[in-house]
Amino acid sequence: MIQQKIGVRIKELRISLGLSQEKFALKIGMDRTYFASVEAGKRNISINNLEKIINGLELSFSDFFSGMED
Amino acid sequence: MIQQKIGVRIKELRISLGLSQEKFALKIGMDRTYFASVEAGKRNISINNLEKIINGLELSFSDFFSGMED
DNA sequence: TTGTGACTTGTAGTCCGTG
DNA sequence: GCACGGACTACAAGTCACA
Repeated sequence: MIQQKIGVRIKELRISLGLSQEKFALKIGMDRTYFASVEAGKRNISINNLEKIINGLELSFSDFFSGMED
Repeated sequence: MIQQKIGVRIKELRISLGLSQEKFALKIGMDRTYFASVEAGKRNISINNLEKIINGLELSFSDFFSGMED
């Protein structure tokens, strides 16, 4: 399931930035509990919200997905 | 807006496969009119539906986004 | 063959908490 | 700092008639 792989990828990148879920969610203007469920792979996120996250991780879509484990 | 860039990218790839919107939508099990609106960049598509489309285009997420114009 | 407006239903997404 | 839940509201999913 793609949403789970995305969650894993987001988590590893957020941690590498040294930010908590809460701080990161705040930074990108997203609800803390919703962001947590995305990271847990439980949400079928929309592309606009995924863009918010990827921007917050300071990556391009291409880089985000090219580094994703399959 | 990311959804518009995605629509453009999908359209160019679908055409390169030589398929109509209808045939492609049928192939991936998606409603034709819904697919048309995604191609037109009018829908904030979810990651699971985008996955269906990208699979139908026979590409990886990475390749899909690496070829996207910005 | 494709574009679009209108509509209903399911779930994305928000906000309040808890251990 | 994180996982989880309840109760909401907003919006994506999915379908149709018609151009």
